[in-house]
Amino acid sequence: MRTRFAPSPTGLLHVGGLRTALFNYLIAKKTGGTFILRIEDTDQEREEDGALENILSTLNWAGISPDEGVVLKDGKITELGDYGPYTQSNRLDIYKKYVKELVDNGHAYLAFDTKEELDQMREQEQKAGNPSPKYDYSIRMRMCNSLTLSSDEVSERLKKNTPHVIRLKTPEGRKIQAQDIIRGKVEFQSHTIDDAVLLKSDGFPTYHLANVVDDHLMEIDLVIRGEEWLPSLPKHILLYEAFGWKAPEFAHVPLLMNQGGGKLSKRQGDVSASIYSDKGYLPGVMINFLALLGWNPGTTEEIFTMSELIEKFSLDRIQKAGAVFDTEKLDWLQGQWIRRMTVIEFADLIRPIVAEKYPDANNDDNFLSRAGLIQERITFFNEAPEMFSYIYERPSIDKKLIANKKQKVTLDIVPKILSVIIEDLNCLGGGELDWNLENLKTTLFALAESKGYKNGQILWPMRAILTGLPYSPGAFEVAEILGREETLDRLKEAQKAF
RNA sequence: GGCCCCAUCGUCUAGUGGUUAGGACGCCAGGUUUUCAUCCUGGUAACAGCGGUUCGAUUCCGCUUGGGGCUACCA
Repeated sequence: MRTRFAPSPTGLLHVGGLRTALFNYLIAKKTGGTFILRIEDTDQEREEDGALENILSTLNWAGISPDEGVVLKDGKITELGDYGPYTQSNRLDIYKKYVKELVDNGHAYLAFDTKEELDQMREQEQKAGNPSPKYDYSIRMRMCNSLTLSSDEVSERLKKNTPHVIRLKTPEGRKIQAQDIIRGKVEFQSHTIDDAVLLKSDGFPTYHLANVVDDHLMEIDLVIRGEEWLPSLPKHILLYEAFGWKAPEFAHVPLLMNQGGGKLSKRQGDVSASIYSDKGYLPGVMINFLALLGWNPGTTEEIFTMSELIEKFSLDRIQKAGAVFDTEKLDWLQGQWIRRMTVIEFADLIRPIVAEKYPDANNDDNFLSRAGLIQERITFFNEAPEMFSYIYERPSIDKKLIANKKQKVTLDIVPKILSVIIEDLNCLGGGELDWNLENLKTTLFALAESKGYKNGQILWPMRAILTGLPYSPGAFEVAEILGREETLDRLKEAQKAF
């Protein structure tokens, strides 16, 4: 199947847009087809600098690379494929040619009304009791267009370059039926549809025209787009009919919503997909999360890689109702993904981040085992440097931290505890017993038992002194990682402070 | 207002004409003989309402309510 994602470069790529792109991508890949990226830059006023770059780089980050259309190649924006150009502003002649065809065969007409005249008409209609005035079959006969003007008057105006638009001539009294893969049959009455502008006075097409012409010319089989397009579906159906073209299949996916309800919008949080890459979420996590918003595999499985999604995704398991974009589960997913990595993958990812703060990490031969200790403890990679702090830097002695009510550690017993710990640890690593996790455990548990301390009374202060952190891997792990000499040094140093 | 779409725990969702309405996130409690995290166990919590159809509806139909979208020479 040939599917497409067709964003407008009017801002940063929205998470909802990313999800739509994902669904299109998954279907293309599942069917061994082609995923196309087309740029719908037909609104010159709303276009924003950098938006196109953001769309492409975000898709690229997410692992959704277009097979055709506007693509990123060696960091440069270029076009690929035989159906180009894929940027609508470069297709203006095409739209003009096709819209002329519509005018010639009577499915469209020229309209010369000014903005003021349109406003005036709407106002008058409302006063007259028409609650929803639109440029429709009854009103168009009172307006200034090629249906009401004589052909001489029309050519006169054209000669004078009078600004005008081209409108679709919506047929009267028609029932317009369409099939939506997600919603089934949807039906509209033609009298509720106004004569949509197809070509604007600046010569640019509107979405309605450009979208239909391009989907046809680019041989798109299936259009997956947001539900906000459902109300304009009849216009598109009418256009396909007017051209005599076979319409593609449609799937209008439910919208992503704000926590408080309403279409997900900027005002209420982070809706730009690139914010999530900036925050350190893994691209796979974002994809996994977005796929599960409005779709489920029918099993209780929840962790999916892109290739698993390609295998399992199907349109018939997409929800009809909108889904609240609630990122609590996103954090959980990130944790799950981190825990499912191999230690090597994990270490490779965090090493550069840790090294930014602690350059020693770059030549740390034990980095892998050290990374392993925090793999289950972090959700975001930017938490890593702090968790490595005690390894590359000796922490200062923090008596407030060392004293711990719950562990029954009071400052007055710390010196005694320290001296017995040091005494016993001295016997490790030098002689027959190696300095390793197992022996550290045996020794320290035996110590607690023989001297009548609770485990926590030995281990809490030891860990607090060694790391200077409220939370960290356990005392044994830390002592093993630091090594005999460093561990004993730190403990002796602490002794002096008491 | 008009047109269109939708409706199961707080959130994401499974589900069937007869189920103790299932799972996940979150939250709470307990456990994993030191903290934190992980992990494990348990708990909390839902079929919007009203009418039909039916022996029986959360499920099918209708209405109401509620939510959402669209209603531009924006997409």
